[in-house]
Amino acid sequence: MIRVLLAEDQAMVRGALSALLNLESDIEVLGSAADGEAAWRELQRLQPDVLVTDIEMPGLTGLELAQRIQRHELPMKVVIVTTFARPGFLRRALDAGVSGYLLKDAPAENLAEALRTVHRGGRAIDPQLALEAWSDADPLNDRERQVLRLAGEGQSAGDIAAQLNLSHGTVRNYLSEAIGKLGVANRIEAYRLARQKGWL
Amino acid sequence: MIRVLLAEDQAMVRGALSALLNLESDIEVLGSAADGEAAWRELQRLQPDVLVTDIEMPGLTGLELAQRIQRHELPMKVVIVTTFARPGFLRRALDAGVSGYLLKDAPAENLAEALRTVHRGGRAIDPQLALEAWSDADPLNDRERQVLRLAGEGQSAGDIAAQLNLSHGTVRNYLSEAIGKLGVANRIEAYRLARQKGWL
DNA sequence: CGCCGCGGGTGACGGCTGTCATGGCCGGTG
DNA sequence: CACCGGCCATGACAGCCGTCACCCGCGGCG
Repeated sequence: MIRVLLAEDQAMVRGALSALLNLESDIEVLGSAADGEAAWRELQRLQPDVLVTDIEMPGLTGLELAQRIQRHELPMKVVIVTTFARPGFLRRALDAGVSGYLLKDAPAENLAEALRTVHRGGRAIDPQLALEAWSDADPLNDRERQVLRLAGEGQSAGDIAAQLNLSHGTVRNYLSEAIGKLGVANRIEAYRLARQKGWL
Repeated sequence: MIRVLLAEDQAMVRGALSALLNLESDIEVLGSAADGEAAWRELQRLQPDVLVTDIEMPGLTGLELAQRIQRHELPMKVVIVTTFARPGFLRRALDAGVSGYLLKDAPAENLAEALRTVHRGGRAIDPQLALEAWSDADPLNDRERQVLRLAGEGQSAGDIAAQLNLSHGTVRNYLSEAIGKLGVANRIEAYRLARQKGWL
């Protein structure tokens, strides 16, 4: 029997996935959580074999949750189930020691199968995403990421400078470098590209 | 027996919702489709009582699908199930004659209950969203929407002008008006706000 | 008819952006 | 020690952005 905890913020999807997994005779859904912090509490209480988690959740993300499990050396596997086919996300997930990374685009049957594979000690990584993950690395450094994130919210160089205690010229230099590294024409495109790649 | 067709692009969610609905003894899932065009074909073949559809799908969106059903006066109810709590979306959905509009944030049990309500001839609209929908209307006109959409992709006034056969000054005027109407500081914030409200 | 409102355009102004060259200040490393 | 590379700053310049006042042409409408 594979004992599973489910973390997913959208209640309807959470309920539906739970129904789906409970159809399998060798899988038992112990419980579910609507955000990262709740999942962290439930996980210690229920001691599941496998945690199935989304990435984008309020408070603590699925990636941060996986990191925390790794740091505390808790004896359970983690499987990420997400909408986002972003190489950067998979990369961070693998760094956090997860055993599975599936896309919600994948057929529903894959999920139960992936849980069995992982429970046996194997890995279940979306194959085409695995290729991309190591192909192009994040070229941005911390400052560039930081500045780009704020620029993407519509803030001007001056606003950003004030927030980070930098000069407004320096902020523009960082933005210029990020734009150059990403090979795009302006901050908006740079933000979109970096976001899509999972680098923010 | 309520005969249902399911349209949802994410395979895993589609399978999970299908499993969820099939647990109900008075509901039968006739089939499912991964995009709007496929749903349109299946819907004519299977003649379901209710179509349950997502909004964001490749090709034809759920909103466009609902409009098409309305135009052809097909004898079926439509229930939208979506991630997006955007007043503008609900508004357009109601204009397209849908009977239900649920958020994926809502508890899973709501879905079956909503289907029963709708099948009985009632409406199932997310209550707090219904309030917002009529509170603030979209202040943008067609041109402003068009220009803002392109600006949000990182295109310059010149690029946009070329695409729409306008002068580059006119594009800037439209952007300026949109920024003013939305009460924000620049095109990036204008785009984000309009998008969040469901006006794009 | 005159008069509006609306879609589109022009030109000018100040401020912001993106680029580049240059320089100072560390903290390694040979 | 000298040297380099990362980090931060400055200043200059061209070009783009956001705003405003004003213009034209056209369809409706009293």
